[in-house]
Amino acid sequence: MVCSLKKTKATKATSKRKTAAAKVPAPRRRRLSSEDAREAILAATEKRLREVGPDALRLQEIAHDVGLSHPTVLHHIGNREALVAAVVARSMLALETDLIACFTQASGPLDVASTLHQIDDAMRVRGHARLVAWLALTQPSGVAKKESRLAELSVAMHAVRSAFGKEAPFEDTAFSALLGSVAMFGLAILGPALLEMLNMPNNEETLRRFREWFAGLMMEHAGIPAAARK
Amino acid sequence: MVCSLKKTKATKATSKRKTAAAKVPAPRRRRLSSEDAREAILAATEKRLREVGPDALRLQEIAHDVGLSHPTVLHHIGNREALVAAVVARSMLALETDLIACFTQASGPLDVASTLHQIDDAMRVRGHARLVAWLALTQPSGVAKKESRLAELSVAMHAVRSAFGKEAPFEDTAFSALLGSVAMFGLAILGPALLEMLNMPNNEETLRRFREWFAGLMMEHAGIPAAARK
DNA sequence: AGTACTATCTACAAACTTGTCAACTGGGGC
DNA sequence: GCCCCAGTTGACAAGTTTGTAGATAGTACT
Repeated sequence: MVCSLKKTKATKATSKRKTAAAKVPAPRRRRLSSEDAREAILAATEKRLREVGPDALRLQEIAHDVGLSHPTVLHHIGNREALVAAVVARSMLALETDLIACFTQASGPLDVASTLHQIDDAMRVRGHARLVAWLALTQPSGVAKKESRLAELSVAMHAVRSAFGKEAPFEDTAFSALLGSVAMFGLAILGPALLEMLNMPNNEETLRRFREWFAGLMMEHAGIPAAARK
Repeated sequence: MVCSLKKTKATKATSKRKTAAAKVPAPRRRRLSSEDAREAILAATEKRLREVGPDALRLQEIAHDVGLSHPTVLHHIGNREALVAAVVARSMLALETDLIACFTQASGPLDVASTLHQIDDAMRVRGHARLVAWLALTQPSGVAKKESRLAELSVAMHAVRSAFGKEAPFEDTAFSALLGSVAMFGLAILGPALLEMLNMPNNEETLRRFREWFAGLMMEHAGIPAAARK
């Protein structure tokens, strides 16, 4: 902007006048600790990353969100690339933590509907799915995590269904886990739009009923009797 | 190619020499019809749109793909915004055409597995899912199409299952259509990464078996006897 | 051949973005 | 109260990208 130059000159003139005419409390520059500043910058970047994606991230806008100038952001983070990398790592960690919480907060391994509700809240409402989508689109190799808990989750699922339901090959359980994953992800990204296209009421109630229907479908396929479901 | 600059300079030198010494045939500038140029530009843009998304589209790169200079692109399209809008409209049309073809090319309404294979080819292999994902992320309101054929598809599905399977409320069929949509979309975007995370072989064979498993799950739930399936 | 039309190009302009730098300043330590 | 470290900032630099303008050159038509 052209006005930045004028503003600069005006500010300088003001500070000179202040010294002379004793007026205008100094610009009062806020000073954060290095950790606080870094944390605030990462948080603001994470929010924008979910909204506009990595390509449209602008240092000036992030700095404005935090209440700093963009050179300060660079001072704390290094460069743009490092900022994106740090935020992506941070977000993926938050995603994994939240997803693990989804499974521990249900009333039990048979409470599939409740687990799906939790997952939906994390993925769609809190925006984790958008982050995953941005990542999958911009850096396809950066999504697959070797140390993922998904594998052990499928093993646990198989143990539960072996105890309560019919016997089935492990691949059947793994495919169920895969279906649940892609469905909840797709639902978070396209759910509302697809409800519109299906001429169904586009509201939380419909989404909730779908999740319960989906949970029932999975339990039915696993052969877990309705009496055992929570 | 990087040589565009050098090529330019060389061309100029040649033309100067030509004026001074001999009338060597000029650089021979290719000249497309307005429609051909526009078509080539839109096609190249569509390809890049699927790969890098709307934010990372660069007029210079598109022009290079077509073999033109970027001002020529602007001459034919107007401005960047109009280019993106035109390509998005064009791509959505192609998406709808391809998806309709998926249902007509199966051997019948009960050939769910074959239909899923076709959808997977369109969404994942040919990249339609990436386009939808880019659109959902960058312009959330631009995905829902009122005149979508998805609604009538769900009606047709319900008619088929009523004829061959158990009786069920229409919402059950609509939810099945929704599940199929979000699952195939999610599979196209996250499928390979999720296979890695599940410690499953990340190849076409596994994906094909998953689609057949999924088709079986849907048929089973619809109560269509295995004997009637194709 | 000559002419009109326009697709195409080179060169340039304007705006935006990232990154650097020297100077300013707030706050803790003496 | 004074000093020093480090957080902060305005100004600037370099690169990129979109868009404009004038010139050039194919192509169709007479």
